Amino acid sequence: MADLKSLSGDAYLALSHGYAAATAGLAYGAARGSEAARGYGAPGPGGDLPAAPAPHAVAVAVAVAESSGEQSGDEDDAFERRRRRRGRGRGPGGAADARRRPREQRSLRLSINARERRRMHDLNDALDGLRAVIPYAHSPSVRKLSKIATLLLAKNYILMQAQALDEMRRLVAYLNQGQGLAAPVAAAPLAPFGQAAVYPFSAGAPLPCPDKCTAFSGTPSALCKHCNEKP
DNA sequence: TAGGCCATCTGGTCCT
DNA sequence: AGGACCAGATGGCCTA
Repeated sequence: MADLKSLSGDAYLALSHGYAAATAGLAYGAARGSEAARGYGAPGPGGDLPAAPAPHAVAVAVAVAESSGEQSGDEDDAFERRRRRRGRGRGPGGAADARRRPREQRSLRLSINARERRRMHDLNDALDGLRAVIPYAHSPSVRKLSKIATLLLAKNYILMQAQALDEMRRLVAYLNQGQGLAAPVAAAPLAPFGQAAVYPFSAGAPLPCPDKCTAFSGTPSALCKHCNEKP
C-alpha cells in the first residue's frame, strides 16, 4: 500500500495526460507492479460492466444475507454462532464479552452493527456507481477496481477532464481573438477553420504536432489525437 | 506462504 | 437518546 500512497499525490496529477495509459494499466500498473496483471488496468475506455460478481463478492453477499437485519432472541444466538464460525469481525472485546453482556445491550449492539453494515453497503454502492462512470475495462474477465484504485482513478479522470475543458476554452478564446484580427469588418468572411493567419496550428512552416500544441498551450494537447499517437 | 483487499464488529466521538 | 461517522482490530479470500 505504501507504493500506492506514494502515487496518490502529485505523481497521479502528473499522469493526467496519460489517463488512457493509466486505464490501460500502463501508468497505474507500472507503479503497482503485479497489480496490473491482476486486472486493475487493461483495455481502454468502454466495454461492459462486469456480468457477474466475483466469487468473493458472492460469498460476501451470502454472508450479508445471513447476517442482515436485526436479530433478536434465539436468532441472536444463531447469528453469533454463524459469526464465530466465519470468524469475522471479532474486534476488541470480542464475541465472548458480547455473550456476557445483558441481552438488552446485545440487542442494541446488533442493531448498531446492522446499521453500520447498511452504511458500508451504501458506501460500496456509491463506489460501484463511480466505477461505472470512469472509463476502465468493465468485463467479467477483468477484476473489479479496488476502492483505493477507484478513488485515485476518478480523481485523475476529473483532473484530466478539467484540463481538457480549460484547453478547449483557451482554444475558443484564441479562435475568437484571431477572428477579430483577421476580420475587423463584419462583412469579412470567416476564414476556414485552421486557416486563420495567426492560428499557430497552420501558420508558417509546418511544425510537428506536439510542437504546435506546445506553442499554443504550453503542453502537448490532450485534445489533439496526434499528440496522443504513439511514435 | 505473504501480501493485498475486503467485510464485519466494536467502541468512541460528534451531531441532531 | 439515537444515529452517523470514524478508525482499529480481526480474519477470510484470492493471487503471485
